[in-house]
Formats: sequence, structure tokens, C-alpha cells
Amino acid sequence: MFSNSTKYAIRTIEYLLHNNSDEKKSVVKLAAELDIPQPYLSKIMQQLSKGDIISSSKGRGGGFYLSDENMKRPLIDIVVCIEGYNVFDKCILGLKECSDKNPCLLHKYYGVFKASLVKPINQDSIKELFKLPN
Amino acid sequence: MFSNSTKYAIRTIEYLLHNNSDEKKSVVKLAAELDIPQPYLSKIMQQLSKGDIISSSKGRGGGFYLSDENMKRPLIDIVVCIEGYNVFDKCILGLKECSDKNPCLLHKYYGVFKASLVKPINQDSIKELFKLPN
DNA sequence: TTTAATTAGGATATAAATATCCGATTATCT
DNA sequence: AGATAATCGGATATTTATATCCTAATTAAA
Ligand code: SF4
Ligand code: SF4
Repeated sequence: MFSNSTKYAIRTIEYLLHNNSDEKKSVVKLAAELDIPQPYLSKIMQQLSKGDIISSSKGRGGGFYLSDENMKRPLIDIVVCIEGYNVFDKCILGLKECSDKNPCLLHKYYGVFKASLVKPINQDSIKELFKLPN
Repeated sequence: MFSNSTKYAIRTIEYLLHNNSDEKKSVVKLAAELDIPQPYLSKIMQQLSKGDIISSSKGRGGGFYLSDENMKRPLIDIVVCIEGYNVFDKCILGLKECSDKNPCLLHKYYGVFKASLVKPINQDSIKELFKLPN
């Protein structure tokens, strides 16, 4: 469903969200903490930063963090930033078009799937989505 | 979610199911009909045949078709045959373990997803799953 | 002002998925 | 028997995803 890069991105952002102290997190720390190849994660973070999904500050004591604005974005924005498009807009069987008018035979199942998993991913802010249970 | 190869496999098997005349279908026909690269589809069909997901007969007039046994298998068997494992058993965030005891923050959505899409894919026979609407 | 810690960015390496090619084998038809 | 139409199977090519490496730019602390 998600590429490796996207999985790394989501996990890292969830981590940032739940460890949102004043202290910014360096790639070295994040990679160690989340068990992700460090130079690879570095590239991913760069891309997310460029896409305004996360925030960064350079130099000593710098690192990555989430601004209030960042936290308002839905999870799908992370996916789009990394993969280049919304994976849920594509047909799961690779057909050119998916429509309610001309449904394939997985359509009825896919509808429920969309409502259950895709809707929160597309609409809820990550802050809301990843809210810790009380 | 599914690899390209798996998508091709599913689409081809759905086609075989709905065009299940006496006549066997050659790869050349199937590839043309379904708009799939012919030599590539050939490889996929070989693999499915080896895994007893579909049936084949060699020689002139031969081709691929679905036996009654073939039609009883659930869709997941196609996926496993091509990808080598059940993609739905893996964590969608790439974590080592997914359990109800130690849930991640997508867990509550994932449950509904499994019930809605994964259950029929894992359990219903393709004949049932791909039943034409009345 | 120097040093150390950090992100940014370009170039490259490796692995996996996707796709093609060709010869061998098998069965049917003439 | 010979020609033809098909699957089978191995080898290889191409493209994309994954991962690493190195240097520059920036900022804070010493
Ligand atoms: S419902 Fe059918 S056509 Fe639409 S995305 Fe799913 S598989 Fe594709
Ligand atoms: S519920 Fe969480 S841990 Fe389990 S598969 Fe989904 S994302 Fe992974």
C-alpha cells in the first residue's frame, strides 16, 4: 500500500508528534530511535521539509520538528509528498479508470475500505489521527 | 497494495472466469484482450500454473483455463502465489509486529479495513467474489 | 573567531520489480 | 510425418525503489 519511504516518513512524523518537546530532533537521533537507515531517512526528511510537511532548522542544536501548522495537515499529505500522488485515487487493480458507473467486481468491497481507512487518512489532521488514547 | 504482477494476475483470472467457454485462452489472446505486455504475462501465467491457481494445456489448441477446483480458491491465493506471502499479514507501516495488545495509532482504522476488504479476499472463493451482479 | 553539530543537495551504488528474448518441449491438425 | 500453435524455462535487459557517500551551507556554542 505504502512504499518503504512513505512508511518511514509516517513513523517518523508520528514520533515527532509524540515527542514534541522544545528540543529539535536530529536525523541521527531519529534514525537510531526508529531503526531506519540514517542517510536514507535524511533524504526523506529533506523532501518532507521542502514540501512543508515538517519544519527544520539548520546548524548546531538544529533538527526537525512539527509546527502547529504542520500538525494540522492530514496524513495523505505525507503520502503525496513522498510518492508524488494520492495512492488511494488509483485503481487497486491498475485499471485506467475507477468509477461508480463502471465498477469492477471488487468495487463494493473497495467502497467500504475507502470509508473506513481512506477517509480518516484523507481528512483528519495527523494530530487528531494520532491522538493518544486517554 | 498489490504489485503490478499481482494486478495483472487478478485481472487475467477474472477474465478467464467470465469467459469460461470450452475454448482455452492463449497468452497472445489474453495479453491483447487485457492490454498487458505479452511476454511478461506469459511468465506470470507460468507461475500461476505451477502454483495450481490456474490450469493449462500445452500444444496446438492449448492455453489457460480455470478448472472447478481453481475457481474454489480465494483471491489471496493468487496474491501469495505471485508475491510469495500474504500482503495483508504485514504491518502497513512496516513494523515488525502488529497485535491487538500493542496497537499502533492506525490500529482502530485497520480493523475495519481488514473486515471490509481483507476478509472477502482471504475467505471467499473467486467464483463467489467475482460473481456477476444479477 | 574558531570549532562542532547540524540540515541541504548532488552524485553514485545496490537491489528489486518490471519487461523482453529465445530456444526447448508438447500436443494437435493436416 | 511434418507443420503449426501453444506452454515452459532459462537468460538477460531495463527501470524504479532503496540506500549510501561526500561536500557545502548554516548556526550555536566554546
Ligand atoms: S473498485 Fe475496481 S475499478 Fe475501482 S479502484 Fe477498485 S479495483 Fe479498480
Ligand atoms: S494496526 Fe498499526 S501495527 Fe498493526 S498493521 Fe496497522 S499500522 Fe501496523
